[in-house]
Amino acid sequence: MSSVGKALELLMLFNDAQPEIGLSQICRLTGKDKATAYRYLQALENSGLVEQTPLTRSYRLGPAVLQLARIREMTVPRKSGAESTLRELADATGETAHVTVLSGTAVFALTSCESHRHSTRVIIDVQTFPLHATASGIAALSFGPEGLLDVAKDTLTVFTPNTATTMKSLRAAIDETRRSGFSRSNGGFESDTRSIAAPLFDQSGLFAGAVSVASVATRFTPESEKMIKTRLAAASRQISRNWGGTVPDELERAWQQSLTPPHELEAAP
Amino acid sequence: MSSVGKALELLMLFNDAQPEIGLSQICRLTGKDKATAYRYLQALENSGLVEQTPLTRSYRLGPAVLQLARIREMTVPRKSGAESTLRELADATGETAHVTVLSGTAVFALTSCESHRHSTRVIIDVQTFPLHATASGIAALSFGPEGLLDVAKDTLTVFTPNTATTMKSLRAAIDETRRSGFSRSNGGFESDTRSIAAPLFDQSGLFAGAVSVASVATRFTPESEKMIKTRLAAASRQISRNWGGTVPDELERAWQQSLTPPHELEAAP
DNA sequence: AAACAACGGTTCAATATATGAACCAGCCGA
DNA sequence: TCGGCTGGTTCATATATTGAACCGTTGTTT
Repeated sequence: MSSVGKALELLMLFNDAQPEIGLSQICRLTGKDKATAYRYLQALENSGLVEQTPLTRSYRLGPAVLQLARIREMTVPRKSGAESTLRELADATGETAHVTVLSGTAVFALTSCESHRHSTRVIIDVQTFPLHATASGIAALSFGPEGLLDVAKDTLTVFTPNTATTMKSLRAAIDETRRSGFSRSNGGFESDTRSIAAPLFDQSGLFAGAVSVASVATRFTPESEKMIKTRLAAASRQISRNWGGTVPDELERAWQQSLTPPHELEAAP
Repeated sequence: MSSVGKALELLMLFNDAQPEIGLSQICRLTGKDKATAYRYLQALENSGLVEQTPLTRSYRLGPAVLQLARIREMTVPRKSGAESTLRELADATGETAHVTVLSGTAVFALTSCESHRHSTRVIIDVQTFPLHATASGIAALSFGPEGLLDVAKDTLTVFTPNTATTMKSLRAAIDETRRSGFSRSNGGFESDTRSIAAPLFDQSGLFAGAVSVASVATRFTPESEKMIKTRLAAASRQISRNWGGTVPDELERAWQQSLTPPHELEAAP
């Protein structure tokens, strides 16, 4: 890996649980040498991406990331284009809702929204969603660019006893997703969590991300599933429109079929 | 410069005017080799800091910057702690107000707010404020850490015919700022612009940034200057409090003196 | 108070890594 | 068809990165 890549790994160490990190701690987390980590941090600090707290001398993200975020938002106002819909989705379903975006071959968390209805909620605090183990990731594999499955093949990490790690089961999940229009993860990433996702499309007409609802497993019933899927389809249409895209007709048909109960199918001509 | 630093320079190329840049354009802007720039962009893309638009193959800031910004805001909610005050300041003065933060030896723009009162406004679209040529920069030199003047000495860029570029004039400006508690720039960075700034302090008790009002020169009168200074002092107190700091007593005294008209001084014992 | 450990930061020889000229392939307009 | 532009790739050269050992400081333990 290039030294640039290694330096950028340091940036990704900062998260909600650990927003300020000392030099030694950074060395421990990355396995890097102290001098190397120090030089990286110097470079990052020179560009304002990190800064040192004057008192503790530990490092935290710097003000430049705010600048960059503002420009990113101006360039691709996807986050703002998804937030209101996501709020409605979380309120309507009573669960935690996520929007992810595909960038290159990785699925990034864009924004999330928790419902206040239940005291138990699903809280997922990651920046990249594994392709093979999350509903959003499987949506990307099912509706995204071709080469994505090869990328997933190389990183079939086991997260829980339920994680599907064979290519056969993964292909089956993709087939089912393409058929029904919804992808799912039954505790394959976080135990006791059931997620359903629908794909999102942008102005290029291609898969751009996914919207998902993560439900606590004990609350998950056939009734809630159908309600969630209905809301997800609506949310997908709305966010895709905000992003300049539309839901493909074939996906609309897939949704319609999988949301129509069998007895109504028989009644139809 | 380290390769990490050079890679991060690429990041800073993206701005409002040019949010998407092609590989060749990046090479032109930086003078770097095509292969080098390409490898840097690959590294930046792998971490999600930039992404490629699928259609034009040009590069833009990626979704990871949003993640980082969220964590930064959570860690140091300075921007949010300054925004409401800045809005009031802009409304009260009828001018454009800025808040800058000192990170290392650079003064970064944190947020700004325009007034809608006049059709002509000062719009400053930079990410770093020069130490020697802006009111915010001179505030940093006057109230910030010791070594800052040495940094400024090395980069006395000329921006307008009014830019003060001698160390003598710069020292005079610093002395006057320490005496009055307000720094100023009379068109030294942008022509026809008069700026006044007051320092900000955070939980460390040290200088943390500045709040400034940029006025169109033709509107600038002794009356408006006094009003602006009064508002600036109030804004500085409020933002410093939001950041966990307080305005030092000696600065309060300096403000009080420079806001008291001479005839009242004579009347006092 | 002395000893100790952990911290951030610095140095310098060894070497792994970045570099860029040249090259390829695809696209567009003339 | 040509020429110029684009994004992307290769490989010998040489430069920038690396990490063990070091220093000074801080705060804790004996």
